[in-house]
Amino acid sequence: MSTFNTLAEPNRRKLLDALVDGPQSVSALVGAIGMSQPVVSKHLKILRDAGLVHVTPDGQRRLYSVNPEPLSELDDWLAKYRELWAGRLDALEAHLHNAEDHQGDRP
Amino acid sequence: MSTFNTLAEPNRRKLLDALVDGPQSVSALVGAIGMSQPVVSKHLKILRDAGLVHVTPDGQRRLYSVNPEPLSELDDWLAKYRELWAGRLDALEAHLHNAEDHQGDRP
DNA sequence: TAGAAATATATCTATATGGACATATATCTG
DNA sequence: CAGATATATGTCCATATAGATATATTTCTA
Repeated sequence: MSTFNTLAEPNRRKLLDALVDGPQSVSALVGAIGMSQPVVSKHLKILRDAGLVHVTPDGQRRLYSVNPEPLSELDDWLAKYRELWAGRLDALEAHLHNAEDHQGDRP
Repeated sequence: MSTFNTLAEPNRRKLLDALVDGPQSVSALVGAIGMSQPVVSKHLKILRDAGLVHVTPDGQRRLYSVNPEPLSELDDWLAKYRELWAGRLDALEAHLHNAEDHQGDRP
């Protein structure tokens, strides 16, 4: 799973985080992240190749958005280990319910 | 989160996978993974430093086991993105229920 | 059509890291 | 205590990659 490799870079995770609330142009991302435009474009290419983002041309801009598919696969990978910290599937669901009011609680 | 960095290496994920069903000695892991002992020990050290495994001395052996705490944090990180592919929290719970009979179904 | 604006790409360098190999350390057994 | 066994560590090399810088490409606008 190259998803891990791609997400290993902190700035790429920042880029994803900046996209979680909706599509953004490259220059918006440059402003949000505080890196040079070429570096941002380079990271965006890597995110693209990993299928983690999706591009929509909009005139001379490119609107990037999160493509959640690889993240879903990451979630599936995690499934193997969930019972190790949640004990039971039920406990996980309880945890998810608590996540509705976003508190940093650990069972 | 250095967890991503640590898990970016495929052989380290193999090591974790080999530990999911219970503790294993280094030599058992060497046999399971098919890498040289020094390389396995090196990867185990990285997994240890990332807090992903735990060691219990057992005579001249070391028994390694998964420490799920960082994986739980990874799960929390994923939470931000879940609704992007699950749409609703309820949909996620349904997915988890389906995971009880381990099928590779995607909604 | 000639810039200007937005984005992508190419090149270079420094650094991080995986694996091979040699060796050190610790523990067990005769 | 002397080997044998299990594991860890150190060194070296090849490779991957992040960022800086320069430049190319595309699209908009006067």
